[in-house]
Amino acid sequence: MTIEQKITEIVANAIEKLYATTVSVEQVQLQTTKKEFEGDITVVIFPFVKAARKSPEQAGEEIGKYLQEHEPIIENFNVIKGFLNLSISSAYWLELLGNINAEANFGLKAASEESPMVMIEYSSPNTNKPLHLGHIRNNLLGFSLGEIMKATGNKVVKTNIVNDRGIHICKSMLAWQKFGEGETPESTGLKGDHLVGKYYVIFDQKYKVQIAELIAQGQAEDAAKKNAPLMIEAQEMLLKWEKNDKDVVALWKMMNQWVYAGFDVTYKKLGVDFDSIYYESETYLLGKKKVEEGLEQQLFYQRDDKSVWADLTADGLDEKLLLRSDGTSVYMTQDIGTAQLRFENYPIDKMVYVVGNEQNYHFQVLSILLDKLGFKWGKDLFHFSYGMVELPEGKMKSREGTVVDADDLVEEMIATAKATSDELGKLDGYTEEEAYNVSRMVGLGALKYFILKVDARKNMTFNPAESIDFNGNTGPFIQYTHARIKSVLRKANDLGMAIPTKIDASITLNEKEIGLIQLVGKLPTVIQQAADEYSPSLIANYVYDLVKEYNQFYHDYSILKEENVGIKEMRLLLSQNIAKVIKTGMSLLGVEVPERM
RNA sequence: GGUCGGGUAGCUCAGCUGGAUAGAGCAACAGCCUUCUAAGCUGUGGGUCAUGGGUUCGAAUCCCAUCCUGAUCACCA
Repeated sequence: MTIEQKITEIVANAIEKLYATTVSVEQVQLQTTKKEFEGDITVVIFPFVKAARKSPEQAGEEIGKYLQEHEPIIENFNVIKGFLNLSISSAYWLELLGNINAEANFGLKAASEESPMVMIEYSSPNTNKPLHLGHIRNNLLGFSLGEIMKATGNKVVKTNIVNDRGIHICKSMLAWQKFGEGETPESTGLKGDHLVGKYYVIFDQKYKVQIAELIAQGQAEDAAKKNAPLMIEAQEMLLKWEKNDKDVVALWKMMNQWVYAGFDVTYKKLGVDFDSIYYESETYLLGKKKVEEGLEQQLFYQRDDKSVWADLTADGLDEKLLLRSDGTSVYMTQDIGTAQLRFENYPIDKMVYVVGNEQNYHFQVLSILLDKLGFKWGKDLFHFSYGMVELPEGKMKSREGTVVDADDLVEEMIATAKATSDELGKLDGYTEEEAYNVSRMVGLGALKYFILKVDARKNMTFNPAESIDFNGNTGPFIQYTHARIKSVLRKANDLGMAIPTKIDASITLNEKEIGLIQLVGKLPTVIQQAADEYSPSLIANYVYDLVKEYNQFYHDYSILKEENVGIKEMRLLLSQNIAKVIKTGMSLLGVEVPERM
């Protein structure tokens, strides 16, 4: 039982006894007592003044007095305005600390056979260019969400949908075929995704030249775009692909393999992974079939030009195209097919899509369409929508070359971490491999934490310079604190001190220690809340609070040099559990914490 | 124009199921290394919580209106 539950229970009980009324759990509002006041936990009295028929002050006094007399854990109290501040006995806090320590997986719930299954789709790359900063936010959010759902007792399937077909894929294929001169990742030393991305850019450059030529010959811009030979060739290639043309398909397979190999490297570096991967090339036909079935059932309608539409005006939305007049599928069609296949493959209870907020409308529509098609899970699919990542200079535009490449960024973060460490002499005496490993954890930790601490819904500004700042609310600051705690524990061990599992209840705790135990004890509540609200940032900011508190404590009080053995042991036990909570919290964000740094 | 987000310190962000004097970090300034890791700690200055109304014992938080800003409303994905 957490401290909040315990206090809620005894307060409710006290009020029922005193005022002969029933009290619901929601009525008992608790908060951590503000620093300026005496006490640990504060009860808001206002909700009870009616039942008490007394002033808030009087009621507070009465309740406080009752608690102090009847509940051994309440040592003292004071009332300020409508707030009853309770001081909890040290013995209770020490017991709580002992209980936390006894739980190896404190805060985490394991999934059981009956646990609901949550499928989380994230990443969703296109196979015509490498991953960029926006994908990084997506990947980190998706992975973290998966960890959080797991930690709250769900079975989690992480999935990816690879957008591997369409005209954009043909563009890079065509450019490679025409201008590539047989280049391969091996021959160039380029990562496969970067090589393919290079040809996507080349296509665009050559295409622009052709458009300019046609315009110079007197064509209108729109016409020029359609008539440029490269575009016509790309479309022909797409048609061939759809007809399963042997050569085109072979080229497509080869280039996609290059890209997948490149993506794998990036994913691995980022520390994200997937339990199952779906490809649009394998699901779009299924979606088409489903739409045709819907058409037969008159859920949709066909226009004169043979295109198929869903009329969603009854749902307050527009009409939505599902099949083009030439019978080919659109994005929505593919998502219907993918969803269906997934639900055939897994007993999914909840589907979560981690996709940027520019697709809010798409998922609103998808939900309704799936529902219309008779999939009962359609209605409760959850679109985890996140905002754009902008740079201090402004928006990222691939055409203007302001895109931050994911691989470059990761390398840059690690290199900066390395440089800073070297400058401070932090990694002296480490082997090269150890030093690199710490730099890797710190550089990635900086990046991941910086992105995950921000509320996902918001557009955010990613400032590379600031993100690598090792002060303040940053990953490295948290990692550093963890490493320092571990260092203290190692020294205690060297001194032959065993850290006890329980502390003698006669010890008196100071304010900071109580505050820390209270914070540590909140972990399970915070994780649950993060899961309920789909909010990794909640965890990030909680861990930061704890770390900040600990750092102050660390500077104000000695641990190893404390003379009172009982207090020293208690502080070691407390430190050990704080390290445990930091590690747990950070692992939910996919951030590693080094033992030393 | 319709729909959906966002607007809190110079900057980046917490706080939002209503609670005490709105919090951190960065930047600026002033201190603290013979001390368990100074990638740290302490202090100072910095706010009409976009604006106006409403709900009530109490509003950054809930409701309404307005303004600013972003996304979206494609036979693109």
